[in-house]
Amino acid sequence: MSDGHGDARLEDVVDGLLEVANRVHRVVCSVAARHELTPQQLELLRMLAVPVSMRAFAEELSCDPSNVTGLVDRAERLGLVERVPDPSDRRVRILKLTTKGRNLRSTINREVARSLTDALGLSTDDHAKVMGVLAAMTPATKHPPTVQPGS
Amino acid sequence: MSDGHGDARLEDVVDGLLEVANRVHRVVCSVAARHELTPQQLELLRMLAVPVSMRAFAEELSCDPSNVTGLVDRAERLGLVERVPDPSDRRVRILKLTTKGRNLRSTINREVARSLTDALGLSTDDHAKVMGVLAAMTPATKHPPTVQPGS
DNA sequence: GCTCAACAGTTGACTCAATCAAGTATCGTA
DNA sequence: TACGATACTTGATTGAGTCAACTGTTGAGC
Repeated sequence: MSDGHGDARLEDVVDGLLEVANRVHRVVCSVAARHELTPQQLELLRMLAVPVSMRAFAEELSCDPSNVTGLVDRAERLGLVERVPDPSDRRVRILKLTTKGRNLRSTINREVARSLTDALGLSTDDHAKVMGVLAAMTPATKHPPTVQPGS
Repeated sequence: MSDGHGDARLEDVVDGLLEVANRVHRVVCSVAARHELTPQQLELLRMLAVPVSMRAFAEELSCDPSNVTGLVDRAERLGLVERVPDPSDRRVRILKLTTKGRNLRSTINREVARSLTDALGLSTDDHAKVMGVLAAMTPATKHPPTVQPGS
C-alpha cells in the first residue's frame, strides 16, 4: 500500500534499485540465452555500435585488457566481431561488428526493449516519468561518440 | 538536452535502464571488493536476512542447486554462514548467517546505500520520486516472508 | 639512426560462477 | 518394506575475471 510515498526510506529505495537492477539483468540473461549468447557477449554487441580498440573497450568495461582478449576470441569464433588492424598504429586492433554481428545486434536490441518493458510492466505512459528519474541518475556518464565523422 | 522528456523514446528508456543497472552493479562490485568479497557473496549476505534452505536459496537465485553448494562452501570457509541441519527433515540444510556474517551484512548494507546514492546522485528529495517509479516497476515480485510467526 | 621507456595486446596460471549429469542420503507413501 | 521423489553434493566443463610476464610497436631523446 504505497499510497503516499512521501515517507520513502532510504533502505526501501536501495532495495528497490537492487531489485530492478536484478530484474534487468535477468531479462538480459534470458534474451542472451535465447540466442545462445552469454550476457557478456550481448553486452559486447550492444557496446560495439561504433568500432573501438581493445584498449578502449577494456576501459569502457573497466576490466583488464586480457579479459577482453578472451571475450573477443569467443565472439570472433561465433563470427560476430572482427579484429581490424589500425593502419595508423600497428599495435592496435579495432573491434568491429561483422554483418552477422550487426544483424544480431538489432534483433537483440529490439528483444531487450520488448522483454524489459514487459518484465518491468512499463506502460508507454510511464516512459516520460521513468526517463525523468533515469536522467537525474545519469549525470556525467553520457558519453556521446566524440568521433569525427570526417577523417 | 533533455528539457522536456515528454517525447521519451523507448530506446532511450531502455538505454537508461541498462545504464543504471550497470552502475548499480559496479557499486555492488566495488563495495564487495572493499571487503574482499565477490559480488555473489555480497548478494548472499543480503539475501540471508532470514535463514532459508539451500533449495529455497537456489530458487530465489533461479540457479542450479549445485551452484549454491559452491557459493556456500566458499562463504562458509570465510566464516560468514553456516549450514544448520533441519531437525524436521535430515535432507535439508538451513543457511544461517554467523555473527560475523550478520555484522558484515549490516556494514555492507550501509555502504551499499551510501555508495549507491552517491554514484547515482540521489538527493533525499529524489527518494519519493524514485520510489514511485520503482514501485511501478515491481508489480508482482514482492515476496513478503510468508512465514507463520506462530509456527 | 639507435636506444629505451611506454603502450597495446596476448598468454598462462589461477579463482569464482554457473551448468549439467550422476551420485548419496533421506523422506513419504503404497 | 520397497520405491519414487526430494535435498544436497560431486566431478567435469565452460565462461568471466584477475594478475604477472611476455611480444611487438611506437615515440621521444640522444
